[in-house]
Amino acid sequence: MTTPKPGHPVRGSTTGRPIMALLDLLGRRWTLRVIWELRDEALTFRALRSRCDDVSPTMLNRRLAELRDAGIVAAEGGYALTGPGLELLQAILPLQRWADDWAARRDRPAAGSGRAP
Amino acid sequence: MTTPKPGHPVRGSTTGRPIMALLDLLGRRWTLRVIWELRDEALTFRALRSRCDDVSPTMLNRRLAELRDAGIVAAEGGYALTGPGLELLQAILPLQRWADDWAARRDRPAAGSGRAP
DNA sequence: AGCATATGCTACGCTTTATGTAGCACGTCA
DNA sequence: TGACGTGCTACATAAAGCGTAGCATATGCT
Repeated sequence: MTTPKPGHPVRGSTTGRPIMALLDLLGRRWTLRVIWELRDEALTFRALRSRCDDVSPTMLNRRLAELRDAGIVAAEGGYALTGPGLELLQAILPLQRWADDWAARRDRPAAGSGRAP
Repeated sequence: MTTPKPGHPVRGSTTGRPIMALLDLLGRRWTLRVIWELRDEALTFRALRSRCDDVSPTMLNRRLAELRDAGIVAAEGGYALTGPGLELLQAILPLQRWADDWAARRDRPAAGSGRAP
């Protein structure tokens, strides 16, 4: 499969709008996870694989190729986020907070954040 | 397929950590896109479908079920983001800016943000 | 009433994507 | 030499996604 690129049609959008290319890229399995696992250190292929619950090397390699292609990840003595990759990470980090709130909300529901009936 | 939930094992992680459930949920095709398309107005099923480049109704319905299940989307006279859904959107909105920078970077590469050769 | 149109949604057959296991070629260090 | 770790690929199987068709209900019009 091809790596989504801004300025080109992608799966689900022919406009070439950059955001569509990005949503296509991030909406692939393991992509978000890989970025997440690289959040605070470079990892070798196998270390990364084990952090990602032993994803098949086929997939990991494909995702890494896409992420390198997009300039999000670099492979210089292990895999690490690039400058732009770190910027992208900034948008992903708050998800942890949201997820924790999500879990709390499920434990004691209907507590303010839900919609009124 | 089942909707990922915090506190339960999900695809690619058995720990039940909320962030893993969220990354599983968002890493499915069309999920990010649906949230994105609902960013500033409620849409009917068919309107949403047409915004998503005529995604198959099978998929849209499945994703909507997952998003409703997760409390991100509500279906009251069309589909719309809930309170938590809007909070989640806040993490996704900056992606547009990132994507635009991405596109600009590709137009004139090696301009500071790339890695040095 | 009769008819057109719009809605949300499901069935079903086919294609694309992901998974799991095995293993290769290379490098390092004893 | 041989035991290990590395990044990566092949290939068969399973899962997810896709496209088209169409149903049941609701609303509005004449």
